[in-house]
Amino acid sequence: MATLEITDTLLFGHCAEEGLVAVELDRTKEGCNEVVLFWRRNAKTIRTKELFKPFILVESESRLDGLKTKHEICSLTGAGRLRAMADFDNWNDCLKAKAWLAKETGFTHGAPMAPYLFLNDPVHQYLMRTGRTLFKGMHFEDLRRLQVDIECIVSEGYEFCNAEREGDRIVVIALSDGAGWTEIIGGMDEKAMLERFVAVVKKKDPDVIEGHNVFNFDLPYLRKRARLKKVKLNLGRDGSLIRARSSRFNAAERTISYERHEVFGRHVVDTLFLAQSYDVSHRSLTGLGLKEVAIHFGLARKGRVYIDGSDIAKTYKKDPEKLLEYAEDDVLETAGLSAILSQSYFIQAQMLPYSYQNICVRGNATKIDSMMIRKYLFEKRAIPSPGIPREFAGGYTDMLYQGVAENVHHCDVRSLYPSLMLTKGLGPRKDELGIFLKLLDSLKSFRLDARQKMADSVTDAERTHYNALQSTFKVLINSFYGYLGARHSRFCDFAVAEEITANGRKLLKAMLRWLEEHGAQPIEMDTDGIYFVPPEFGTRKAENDRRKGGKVRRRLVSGRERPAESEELEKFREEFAASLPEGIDVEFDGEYVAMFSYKMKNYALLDRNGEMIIKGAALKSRGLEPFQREFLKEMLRLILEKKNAGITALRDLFEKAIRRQEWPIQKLAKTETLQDSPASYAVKVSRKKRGRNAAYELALASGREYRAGDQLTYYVTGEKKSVALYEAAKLISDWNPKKRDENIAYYVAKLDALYRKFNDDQGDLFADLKSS
DNA sequence: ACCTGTGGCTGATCAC
DNA sequence: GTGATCAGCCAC
Repeated sequence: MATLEITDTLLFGHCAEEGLVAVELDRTKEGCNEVVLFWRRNAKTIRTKELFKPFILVESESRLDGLKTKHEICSLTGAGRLRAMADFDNWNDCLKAKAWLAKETGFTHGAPMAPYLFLNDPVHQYLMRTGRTLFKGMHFEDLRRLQVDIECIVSEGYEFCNAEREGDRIVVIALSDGAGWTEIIGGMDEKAMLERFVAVVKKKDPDVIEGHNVFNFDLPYLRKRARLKKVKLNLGRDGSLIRARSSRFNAAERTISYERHEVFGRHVVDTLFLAQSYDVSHRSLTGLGLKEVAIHFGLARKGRVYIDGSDIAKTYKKDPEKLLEYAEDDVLETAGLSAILSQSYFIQAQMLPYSYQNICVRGNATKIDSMMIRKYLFEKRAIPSPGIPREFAGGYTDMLYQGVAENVHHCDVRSLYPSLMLTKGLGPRKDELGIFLKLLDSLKSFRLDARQKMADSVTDAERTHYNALQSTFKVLINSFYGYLGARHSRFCDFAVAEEITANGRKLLKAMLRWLEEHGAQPIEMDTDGIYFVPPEFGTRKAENDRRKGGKVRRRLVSGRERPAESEELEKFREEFAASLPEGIDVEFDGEYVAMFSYKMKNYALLDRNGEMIIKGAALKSRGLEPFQREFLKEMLRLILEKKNAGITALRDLFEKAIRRQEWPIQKLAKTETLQDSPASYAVKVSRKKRGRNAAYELALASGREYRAGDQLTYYVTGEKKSVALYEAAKLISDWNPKKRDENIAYYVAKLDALYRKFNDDQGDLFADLKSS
């Protein structure tokens, strides 16, 4: 199987040397003037050392006048704000200079308008300047991976694990290598288990340590128990201890506080983060727990579906063997999950000047930034500052018809923003080398190539490889527009970002007009795609309409398709495609038996196989209780299948279940993610910066440490249907099935409100055209 | 210390 | 009660 063509230095860096698996700053040396490089050679890991020259970019050579720390300065050409680069002998000197600059200029190094640029990560600096990247010439299988999963028991009478508590302990440490090997450490003294764990890590010598929620659970727990049992977790390739520090991970609107763990010479990857990132683009996961994600990817093994802390203790007491099996299932699922989700990051690591661990937690705009800066520094060119951020208009969204329509087609513009950028030459004006669009163009060609190779693939392994390649490129390609509008991108350009969206809006409106003028009825559109009912082909009325070229108001609920239609439909599509500008490709990527258009960005589709697709926060948000989601789903199906009469019966069925308390509480419970830490919530509430919220109040009252990104599941108690949630909410873990106390009136009222939202007094479901 | 963007819908709280 | 505001989630 072919690996990447690495001749494109813009994408892969200017050094083609193969087999690098890790880079670390050597902190044992005085001043830290060397890096340690780990290489894969003939299936062995070897290490080399190199001198390391860190740098800081500044406005001008005179900016460092007065700095006592030894440095060499050279100028960079071009109009960018940072026109000089200072080299230092070692990392400590570089840190001193950074501190001096912060004091002198009054800007911390992260500030966008700071008159200097210091890259905080020595490995990033090293890779940036040398043009090296990790994993070149390697296959994913060449990477040595080790999955970890631990099981703990909770002391009697407690709900949650607490590594500091005497009665709590680790009972299983499950390990696997993703290639069939496993070792399940259990059935022995905890200290012996921890020692065995360290020994296995040394023996297997992995490049990557993986696990689901390892950062916030397994690794902190292991560290605490190791400290208690006086075992050294010296997992580093130089024998150093695993280290931790607080950090944050972002995936779209989600921010997760976590304990970042570092192991010298290795990478630590949390599949929970990979799942979070996956969910941002796919929105298809029911939850983010290992089991739920494993089920989604068809990896779930026999094991349990769910056990909480006290169940583990019980299982352990009754049947310790069972727990070993559970743990093995978990670690194997983690291995499978990682094999699916981390391929793309492996490929990115071959391109970008970041450690693999960082590739897995960094955002896409930052990654594009690193490619831009790498090339500019290589060409000894000045680097611009981001400039003052401003808002700009985005995509065009509208809904022209509310209600049920039949025979709905979808079209969308293939890669709308990237296409506009390339065809109209819309790149950042600060980019004097013009590499932004070149990068985009290269990525596009690489992707087309990978897609072709995927289509030509003979084996599954080949197909998987090329699919990973093409999807990686796709993700990066789609980030280029976002990069332009991102406040922290060195080459951001809000005016150009605005021009791109303005062109997009214009194009979508032109498409809309064409569809209307040719007898189609547009229903809903968003940024780059339109749902519409095609014209009724073959009828005299449609012919007339088309000849007149005028607007047609037609019945959306039409008769069956005629066989002769396909030819006309084909012609219609060709003419539509031909009406678009050069370089803009329209794709007809969906035909549906019925569509229920509810509100902008909110609709349901029914395809020929009876499959339903639901979109929109109003129809499928995780913020809704499961029973509401279920009711919506079943109601939407009735609506799409024109069985509206059944909705009232459905409502009654649900109401009965609530009143008779037939469901497990999970169905009524709501899961919320804390975006903030409970402490900072409390501060905001006390300063009246925000109102009270049930999830945070429960977090504060629980006595357990919660942090931003943690989820809580709660239900509502009480008698009256209107209650203050922040007072009436109760954690699901406190639910007692023998003494049910859910607020029946509240839940019935919720169901009723939902029912009425879609069924007005007349009982017709938005059957009229909303506007034209 | 970390960070791609805009647009839209909804429920909960709170001031009026 | 009503409107404003915010947080959370989602589409693209």
